[in-house]
Amino acid sequence: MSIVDLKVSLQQHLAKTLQSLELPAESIIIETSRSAQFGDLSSNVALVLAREAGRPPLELAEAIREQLIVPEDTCSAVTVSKPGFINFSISETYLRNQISEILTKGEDYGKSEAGEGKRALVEFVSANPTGPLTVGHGRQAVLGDVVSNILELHGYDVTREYYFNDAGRQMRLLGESVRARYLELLGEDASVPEGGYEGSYIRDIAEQMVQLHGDSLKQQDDMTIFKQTAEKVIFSDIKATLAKIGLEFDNFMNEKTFYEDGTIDRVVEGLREKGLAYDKDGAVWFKTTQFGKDQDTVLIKGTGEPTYRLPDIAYHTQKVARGYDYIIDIFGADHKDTYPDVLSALEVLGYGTDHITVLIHQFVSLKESGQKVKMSTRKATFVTLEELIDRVGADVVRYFFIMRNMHSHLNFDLTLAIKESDENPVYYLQYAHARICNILKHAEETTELTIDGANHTLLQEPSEIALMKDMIRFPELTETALNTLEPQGITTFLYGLATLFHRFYTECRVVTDDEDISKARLGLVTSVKTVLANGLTILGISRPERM
RNA sequence: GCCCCGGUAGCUCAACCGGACAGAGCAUCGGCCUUCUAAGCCGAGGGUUACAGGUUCGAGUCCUGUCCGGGGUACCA
Repeated sequence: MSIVDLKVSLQQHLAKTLQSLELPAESIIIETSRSAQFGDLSSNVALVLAREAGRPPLELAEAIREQLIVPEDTCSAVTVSKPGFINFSISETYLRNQISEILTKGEDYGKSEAGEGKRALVEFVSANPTGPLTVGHGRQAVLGDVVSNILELHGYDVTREYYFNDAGRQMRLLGESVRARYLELLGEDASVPEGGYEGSYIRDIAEQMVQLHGDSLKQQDDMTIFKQTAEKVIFSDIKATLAKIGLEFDNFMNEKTFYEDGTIDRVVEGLREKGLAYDKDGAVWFKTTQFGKDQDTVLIKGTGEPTYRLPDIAYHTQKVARGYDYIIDIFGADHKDTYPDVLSALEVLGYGTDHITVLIHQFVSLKESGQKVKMSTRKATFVTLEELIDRVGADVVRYFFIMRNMHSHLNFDLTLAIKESDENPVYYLQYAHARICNILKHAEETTELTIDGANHTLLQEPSEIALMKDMIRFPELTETALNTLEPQGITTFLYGLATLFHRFYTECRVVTDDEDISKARLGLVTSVKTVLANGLTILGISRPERM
């Protein structure tokens, strides 16, 4: 029985007791105790129900405790404390069984079948191919990948999807910028257009084109070749960067598809039929005021060119039509105001949106030596993700981005990140894993000991008990991660587990002359290694066997 | 102006549907390597959780207002 099941079981026992006391048994909360003096698990039911019961919380808690029957193989003691908490102590039998359970399950420990047979789509990064990925994109890349890992852990069949737009104004500007550099290289008088792209990579692309085509494109006024070459080069660069942090997309969806297959037209027609799209001032508008917005929104500009919102809607109708059980969109804070329009349109057009979850993360603000830098792809004032990975390594980058809450702004000081990469917390986790591997190696090389038939009752030291009590929380954390889609809890947990391991390591020697204790500790240490490894796998961070 | 997210130790961040004394790392100071890895361990100092009210047994967490930072409010993406 995992800790999750144990809590459910305690809830049920509490519910029975409450019923016998003629009290409502809904919403009973069992939480992990903050401090050992309050047992391992605790419930606040008595505090919550005191008013209704017309009795002081402490007295009610005591009454509940007297009536409560808990299975002895899981709970060794039930106590009542201060304001009226009911505290449960986990039995040693239960802890011991958990070690065996972890060892048996191995890499399956922490998994569930919540998403078995279900398909999920996670859309993220989705940066247009106008320049290299920046540190800002890195946050979303890592977040999306870890969210996908969490879904996979619970049995979902996950598709990682990258959506890009190569038909709009930005891509046209990109083409023009490349053409300008191309002409420049040929000694012509040309300059990057207003609002165009100024990064040095544009010149690199232009150089490639000179090598490939010579001056044969000099008279070329059609931007297509410049645009297409730029897109190709930049995309291969983007994919290479993503590969460096261990991220591979299953699908790249192109906006163009939705023009070609008529989805765009169908969306506009559909909205017109519902009376939610209309013509004004030469443009086509979406009546977003119907959904509580201050203003209506333009779908197709006077120039005949759609705004990005229209293909976005079209893309999402197609996403829903593909029949996924769970759709997750990950956007930066700049989309906060636009995705509700997409969802409104979907509903109007008869597509369900209940299975769509939108995760919005705040931006990364970049600092260099304490100075704030405004990131802009166009102005080329950005630090590329690739540069960062090359400087500090993929594991540090991944950890750096997921140890923070996605709703908080992330202050990223590049100078500091490079300087501090040597003491990055990720090494602390990996070091715990490597240390365990080393112990196991040592045991294998110098003894005949195995973990078979180990007697885990011998694990009595406080640092051993603390370690066991902490590691068994893992399944609960992976479950929470699935519900919240926030990877951070796993990061925090792993850090705490590593701390308890390091403490254990300094206090207890694993391989000693006492074979029984050695076997028991080898079992303990192996189970800790399993939990650390499983957690790091979710985060996409490597699990070094030596450091 | 209006809408959304945030404000926690000097710095970067935690804190499980509201719970018990707000925790780590870095930085500062002091200890610990003849024994499986010192990328480690132990200890000290450091806080009116931006501010003011409110809700209740209990608020960093929920509500209202103010201040500060970021984002949105484009026929830009």
